[in-house]
Amino acid sequence: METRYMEYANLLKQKELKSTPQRVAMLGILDRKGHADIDYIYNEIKKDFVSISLATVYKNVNTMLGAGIIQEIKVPNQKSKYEITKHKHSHFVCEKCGEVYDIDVPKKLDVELPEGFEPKEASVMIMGVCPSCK
Amino acid sequence: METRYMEYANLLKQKELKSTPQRVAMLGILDRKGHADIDYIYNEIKKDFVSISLATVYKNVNTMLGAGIIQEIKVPNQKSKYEITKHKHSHFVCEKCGEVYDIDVPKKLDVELPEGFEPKEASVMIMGVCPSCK
DNA sequence: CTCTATGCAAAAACTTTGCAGGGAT
DNA sequence: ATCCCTGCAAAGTTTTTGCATAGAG
Repeated sequence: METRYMEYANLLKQKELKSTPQRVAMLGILDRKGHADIDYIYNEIKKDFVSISLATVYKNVNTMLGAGIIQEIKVPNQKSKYEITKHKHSHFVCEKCGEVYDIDVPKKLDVELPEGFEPKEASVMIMGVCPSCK
Repeated sequence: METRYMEYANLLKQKELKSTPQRVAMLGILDRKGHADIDYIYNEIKKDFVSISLATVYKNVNTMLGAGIIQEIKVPNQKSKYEITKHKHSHFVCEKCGEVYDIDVPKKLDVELPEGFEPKEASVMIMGVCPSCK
């Protein structure tokens, strides 16, 4: 849909990055899939950009990571996945199919840190079995 | 110390793995350092086993991971680190120096999962600044 | 028009594999 | 004696880089 296209374009421009069709397509793929690894993005985008280079996908992932437009999720037993940066949330990872699901962080988790540790960010990851795999 | 050496040897035997000097040394390095990546292990162990192969380090890491003797910690912005498997705990990662610290999980964190999701394991990672970097 | 992004190819970085000899049980 | 482990070299994977051309602002 056109609206979405504009959203991605503006998102890029806000971060002082050029809005290219390839980047917009990558964001579209991430938005639709939720969480995707490099190979997924590459295979999807090839459907529309037949001659796109894997190097371009890597470069854009790194560029958009640097700009904070997307984020990396390091998942146990699989390659890193990427998602569009959104409000703070946690992840549920299915240990059967590898799918990643967003879950809401319930509340500030009260962790007792030793003296001198200054927390900035907390992330919770829950491993388990998802509905489709049960 | 001999005691430690025996511990590692027994640990390996319990898991039906052969106790070799290289493996024992790797466990010693992990025990002393707490959390180390492949390169750290390799560089440390080379001090005692001058001709050890990087391939052996990889093989042993994978073997001991498979046996559950050690665990992989996927850290943001750096290579995976490994630690000897111990009681359940969480990690604090310093975003300045990259050091990983063990912290105690305070209590069962009550996360509300949607219908059909079956949680098995939860892990908490806190990013921030450690005492030495402040 | 200027400067960044793309595509391609090559290089670098990282990890695994195959095999012969050595070592643990 | 058997079978696993080690070290070496080679192969496989994954990611980055350099450069010429194309494209965005």
